[in-house]
Amino acid sequence: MKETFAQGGGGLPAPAALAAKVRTLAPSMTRSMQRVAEAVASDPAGCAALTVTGLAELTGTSEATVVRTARLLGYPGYRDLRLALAGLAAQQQSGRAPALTTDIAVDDPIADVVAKLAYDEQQTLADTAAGLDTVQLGAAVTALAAARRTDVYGVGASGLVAQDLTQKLLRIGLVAHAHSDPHLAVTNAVQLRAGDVAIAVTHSGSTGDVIEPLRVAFERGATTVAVTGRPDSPVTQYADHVLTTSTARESELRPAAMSSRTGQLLVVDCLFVGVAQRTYDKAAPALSASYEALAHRHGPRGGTSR
Amino acid sequence: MKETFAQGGGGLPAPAALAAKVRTLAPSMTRSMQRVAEAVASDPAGCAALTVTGLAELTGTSEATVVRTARLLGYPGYRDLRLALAGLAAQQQSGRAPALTTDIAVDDPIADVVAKLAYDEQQTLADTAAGLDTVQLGAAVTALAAARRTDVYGVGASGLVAQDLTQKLLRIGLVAHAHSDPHLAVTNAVQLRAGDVAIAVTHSGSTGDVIEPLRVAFERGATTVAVTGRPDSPVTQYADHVLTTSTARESELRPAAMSSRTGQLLVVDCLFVGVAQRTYDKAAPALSASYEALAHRHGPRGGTSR
DNA sequence: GCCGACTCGAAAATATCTTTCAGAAGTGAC
DNA sequence: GTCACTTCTGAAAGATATTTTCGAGTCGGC
Repeated sequence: MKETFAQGGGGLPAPAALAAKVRTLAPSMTRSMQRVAEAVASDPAGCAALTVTGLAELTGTSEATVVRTARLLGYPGYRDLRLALAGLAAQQQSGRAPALTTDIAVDDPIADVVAKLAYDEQQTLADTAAGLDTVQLGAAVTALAAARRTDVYGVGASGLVAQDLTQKLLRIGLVAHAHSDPHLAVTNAVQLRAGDVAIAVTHSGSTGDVIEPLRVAFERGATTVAVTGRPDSPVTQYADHVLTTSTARESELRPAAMSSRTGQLLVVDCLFVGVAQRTYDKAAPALSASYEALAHRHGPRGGTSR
Repeated sequence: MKETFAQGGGGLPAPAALAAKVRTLAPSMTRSMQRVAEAVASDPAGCAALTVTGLAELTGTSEATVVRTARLLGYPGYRDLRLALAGLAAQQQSGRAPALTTDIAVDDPIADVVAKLAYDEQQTLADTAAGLDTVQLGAAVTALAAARRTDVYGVGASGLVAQDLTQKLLRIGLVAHAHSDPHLAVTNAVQLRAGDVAIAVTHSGSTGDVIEPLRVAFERGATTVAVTGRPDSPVTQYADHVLTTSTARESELRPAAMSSRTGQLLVVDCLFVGVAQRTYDKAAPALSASYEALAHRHGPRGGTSR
């Protein structure tokens, strides 16, 4: 058994250098071998899908010749050449990725839509993570962990983010409420006092329905946090801690509500994990408890399913 | 002789999607198969250099198990898995950073938490995008665009995703409802008929409260769609189209509910954009209309804030 | 025109992959 | 706890693919 991966002097053939090798060695090849080499160089992906016999037929040669060519290119046999070919194909494939920067067009095929959306959301995550002020985040976490109760405000798409945060906090035993009704939000905000936490989620930072309850909470002495894409927007006036989310560029087919959500959720997750860490002794049992409670609702079948 | 390279229908899994598939399918694998899958995922390059027998020995299993695993991952046999592995290895080699694969610990500083969470969610996005069946997605979009009405089911964290989708669809003039109350969901599902669409969102695919309404809708002749992380779970029995989301590995401080959400939302966004494309003439005015309507609610201050 | 070296492919030999089948291990019912 | 049942697993047989062997064909030199 060797199946070595020695890389010393002449070593194992480089994956990318294959095209070069073909050109270099072509002159010293016999006619049949050249045909094989050419096929391999011109369509790595296609050839990777072929067996020895297939490639032999394609090039009008024999299996023996294919193997000989593989040897000449520096591989122990055709099998290894084929693997290298697959690698090369994959590289070429992924190489032509950067067409993603374009905006989503009305006539984009569905596969492009998926790729572009995924790419954009990844970008948003990276940007948000990079731009997040960990000091502010830490302060917000500290406040949350110690809070008597927490209110979260958000309307529209941000309302769902608010609910997501609330669900999570409840899950680790905190007292949290999400409000998307502006009136109720204000009504409840009046109840807050020092030691409580109020969180406003709004992408624009200018959503009156969310600013108002935060203002009330702020004036009541609660610790206030704003999760917004605009660090200079009105909502920050009443926020003790501002957590900034980044946004991908928007467009007609990709409204702000869509791209902002991704960043907001990352922030929310960070808050959650941060709090869970600080209150680990309480959080850990609570987490497993809620997990177990749910297990019953998951189908008659056991965990592994079928 | 076929050795096909058809890519149309279910197609061969792309090398990039492999890591995603492993994570997605791992839970439904048997112990031995999981060992193989793990070996494959953790060292693609190394495994690509091994024969069936070699990999079987390495993982302490048999050749049969290795082949079975390859099949489960969507390849005709080990040979093809091996080729994909070689491709993946090449991509990793040339491509971007391997990663901070560590799990989140209780004593991680907050900055690490942010970085790890962001990385994991990016990973989930990439995996989901890579593993998403665009044919199924396209079919779902077509059904949605033509639907008389659409019902979306989801409870818990997935309920928020269901609401998110509903909000978006409403915004472009479709008739959509989200149901998180299981009773109401079933009650409403009875109203559905051919030409309507029912969508179930559930990570585990085993959530009875969500399966039940989908079953009813299915039996009523509606077009049914499942958004799930388990392509072999009970929910898919009643789904005309299955959209699979990938999940990052989970842990105590990062429950499944958290990581699944990211992938689900990507799928939802894709559905939305897809439908918006198909119904562009109606959707475009509806989008700007709802945008304008919102502008009024953005603070007493002008649109641009501050 | 004959010789020798080289090229090439058919078919045998080997390695690798796939399938089958029966025992092992786990699961649920009673 | 025990039994019946299903599911999982690996050994070995069977099928493919790859490598080697070997002799026929080709070309250039003398």
